[in-house]
Amino acid sequence: MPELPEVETIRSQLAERIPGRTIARAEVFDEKTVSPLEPVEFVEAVTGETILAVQRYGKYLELPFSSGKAMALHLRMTGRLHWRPGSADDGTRFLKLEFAFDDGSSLVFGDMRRFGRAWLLPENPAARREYWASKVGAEPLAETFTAKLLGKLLEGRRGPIKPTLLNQAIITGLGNMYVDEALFQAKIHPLRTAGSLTRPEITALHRAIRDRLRVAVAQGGASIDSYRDGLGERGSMQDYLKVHLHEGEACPRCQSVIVKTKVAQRGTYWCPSCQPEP
DNA sequence: ATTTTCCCCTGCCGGC
DNA sequence: TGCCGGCAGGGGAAAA
Repeated sequence: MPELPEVETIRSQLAERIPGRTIARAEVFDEKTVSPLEPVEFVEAVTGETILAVQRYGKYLELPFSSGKAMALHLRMTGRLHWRPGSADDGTRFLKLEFAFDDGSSLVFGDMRRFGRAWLLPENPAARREYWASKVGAEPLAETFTAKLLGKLLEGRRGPIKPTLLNQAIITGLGNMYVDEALFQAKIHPLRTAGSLTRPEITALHRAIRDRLRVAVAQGGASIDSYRDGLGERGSMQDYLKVHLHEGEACPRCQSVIVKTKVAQRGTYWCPSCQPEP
């Protein structure tokens, strides 16, 4: 499932390739992908636009156009966004959108489960900033994301730490997989009350979140399911996961058996020895 | 205000 | 072998 490292991998690959290109032709193959806009409205809005950059806000992508307009995309569970040097007709499954550039290359958006979306953003810069501010919280890889800030964000929160970390309005970009990995590395049980973490625990969690995300970006994301990068290739972070999907296996730190439970309706992997019950 | 539940969607997997 | 229920989890709306 695409989380911050997966979306960042796609962003950086696309950022090297599509800025400066103009959308000569756009096609919508599934109207749900651009809902509530009508496909014809969406196509009309993006056709002829030149892409300025590829930006990421949490798990969202923004493609600002030189006209001042901008498009946003979210892959949700199974979405894929691939750049192709030639025509898109190369067997991409579950094709939802196609953007054909004026130089013959193309950007295709595929999604097996129809959760992914593309939509248009406010043209006014202030309104657009306001829009993103309402969607996403602190960026965990930003320089401004310090242990002190993390402590402040968790302060007074009565919910368990895992769903708190999954709340995109607080910290943006973490999903089920990297929360499990970060909590394991920081030796914190997923059901600990968020506001109850001690100062050393907050420091450890801050370090763990950034470390796991950085390693995952360096590995090009985790292809545990349908994820592929911006060029259609697999990532390798799945080989470096320590607890996620490792139920019944030995903890790499203490050899205890990794367990899987349900926390906030999410499958949760943790080490009962390294991450003691609250 | 914050936290929890439900929903969407379809490939996959285990059980019978 | 084949059918089928349950699972997976992103975000957002709705409910608590």
